[in-house]
Amino acid sequence: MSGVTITDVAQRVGVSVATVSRYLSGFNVRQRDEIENAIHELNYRPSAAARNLKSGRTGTIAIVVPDISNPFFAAIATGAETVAGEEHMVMLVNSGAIREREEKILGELFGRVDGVILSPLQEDDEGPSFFSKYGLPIVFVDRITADAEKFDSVLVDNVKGARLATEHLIQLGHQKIAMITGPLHTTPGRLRAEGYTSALRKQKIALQESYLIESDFTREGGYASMVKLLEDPNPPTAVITGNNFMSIGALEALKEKRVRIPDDISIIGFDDLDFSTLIEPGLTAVFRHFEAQGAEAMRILLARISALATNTELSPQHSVVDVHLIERGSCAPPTGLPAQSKS
Amino acid sequence: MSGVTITDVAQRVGVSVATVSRYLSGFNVRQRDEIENAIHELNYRPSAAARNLKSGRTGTIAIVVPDISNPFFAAIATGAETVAGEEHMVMLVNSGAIREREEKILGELFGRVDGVILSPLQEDDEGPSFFSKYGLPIVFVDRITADAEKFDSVLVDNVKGARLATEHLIQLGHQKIAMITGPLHTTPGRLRAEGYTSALRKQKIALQESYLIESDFTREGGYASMVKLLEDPNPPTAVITGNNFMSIGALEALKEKRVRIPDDISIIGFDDLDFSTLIEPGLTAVFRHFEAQGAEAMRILLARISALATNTELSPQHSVVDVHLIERGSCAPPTGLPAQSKS
DNA sequence: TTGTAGGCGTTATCAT
DNA sequence: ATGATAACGCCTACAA
Repeated sequence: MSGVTITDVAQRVGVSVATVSRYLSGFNVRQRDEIENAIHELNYRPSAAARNLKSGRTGTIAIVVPDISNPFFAAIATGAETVAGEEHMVMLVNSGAIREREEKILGELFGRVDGVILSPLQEDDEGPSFFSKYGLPIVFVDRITADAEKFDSVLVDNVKGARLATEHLIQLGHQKIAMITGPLHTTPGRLRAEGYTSALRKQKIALQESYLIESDFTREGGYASMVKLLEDPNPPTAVITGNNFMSIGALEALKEKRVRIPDDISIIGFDDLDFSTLIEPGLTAVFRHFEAQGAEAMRILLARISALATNTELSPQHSVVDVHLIERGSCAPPTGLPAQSKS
Repeated sequence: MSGVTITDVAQRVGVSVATVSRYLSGFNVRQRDEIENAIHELNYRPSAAARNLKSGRTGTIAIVVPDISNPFFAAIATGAETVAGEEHMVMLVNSGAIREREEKILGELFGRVDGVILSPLQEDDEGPSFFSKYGLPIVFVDRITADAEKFDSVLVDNVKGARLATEHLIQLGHQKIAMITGPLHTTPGRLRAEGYTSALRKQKIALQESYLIESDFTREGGYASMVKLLEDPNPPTAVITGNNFMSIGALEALKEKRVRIPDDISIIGFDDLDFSTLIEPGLTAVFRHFEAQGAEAMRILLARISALATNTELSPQHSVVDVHLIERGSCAPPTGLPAQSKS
């Protein structure tokens, strides 16, 4: 630390620390100019740590996400920032999809932030929600834990999104529809798979085991999954990818294998790609407003914080963000893959 | 806050706070089991604020960047994380390219972090570097301030990158080469323009004013700049875009105006796009290793922190990351734009 | 308006 | 091994 404290400033000017403190808080003080000078000359900066300790408030909100490099999570943060206002600084922390790290981070955050917006790594983990009992307001976003009904949350309508995609393909005439979803122990992984299977069921299309692939939300996972589907003895005529990264990976695989879109295979991505306009054909996608989700989470968190401060009762908020399908050029009626195009 | 403190735990067990504190620090204590139980039952969590205040250490590093949604800066953060180790939690804060926010953030960070990795908004601003005199170690990354020679920094070889791009185009036979760069008050904006002009100079190609466009590192800026170039009465046959977002915008403009790449115009991007493989033709680009830059910055910062702790002298480190050109399909010898293709 | 002093939750020093 | 206690830097009654 700097070493220079409020006491140094006070001594320099010849007043008490209280006076300096008052000046800092905007009160009217006789020697305000002298104090200001002293502060500049000494390079004095109030210690946030000491302030936090004294006030109990930190003016900071942390957003903890599994993958900081995913534009979706970055957008959550920027959305949250728009709502945070002057009172709160928001900082983004990466759990890197490692559970021990998430746990450690939450622990270290305690006493450092006024609240947390969290995208928990696993549904079957009480750690994060338990954490809120430690007195720290927490809002789940994009993902929840099993006991999340007792906590605030903002989810997207995953089931509807996957269903929209599936039904769109069915309406085009597809019967052999595959889905590359994320880990089933995550909320979006599970619910998107659910939307897919429920749509098939409703249309009386039997679910083929090999068409539902549980991957990992990464580009590499999307690539590998798509390769696997292409190698299927009875390959699908359409594929739904469970998130943006997996869409990219899947598209890479298709390009590499020279499978034409949508002639040979149709594809729909869950989540739009921000360069959709640059690829040919454009990717039909399930769209949700990223920033809106972050903004909503922050709104709920701030409400929760002030409820806590004023000791007001406030039942858990469960916000669900709507989705819709954006049609571009990546879907067409099925014509069948060139049989066994693999060597 | 939780309200439950170390005192509560101590009372519950019937020991002194000192004993509980010792247990927390890993010392051997007689009633360790009882203490552990009490901690669990009471949901006790040590307050980071109090610890910070007492120890002067926070175990936290902040990375402050102008645009959290730019994959480059996200990569800086993940790169830094790989080096941070167990001792330090890293958090990302978005200045949003707003100077007042950057200033406020730096102020609030004081006393909350052990060091800062910063991408400052403007070169002509002493605020950030001055900040380090407040006692907080700071490492500049990607951008520096005017007085930065006195501080640690990690830059990419911007001049070389822009020169490589320019020379590549010249070698292909281009004479009418344009550059869309970022704000000239930022380091990359300025130096990339410099590399471009110096390469032209060396090859005795006169710089045409209208070919050097100062834009703003955004997609919209890239788009608008490219449109402007296309509308030039004497349009360029090749364009270099100054960052990833502007590349996307420029490509959008070209696609929209049906200008063919590389037949009608050649284009090189500064910074690779992570979906380069998906667009046709692939974008020739100046490549630099994002994560390596973040990792290097963290390495230097940690060294600085420990030098400060041990009172060791350590002269400012200036690390420059190398770049190279990745050739894909977006460049070809000039054939001239279809004259005045604009309506 | 100003100063004094107690306390925020922890850790570290000193005895015991 | 344990307890009492003094800091850490700041804020805020309470007094003056």
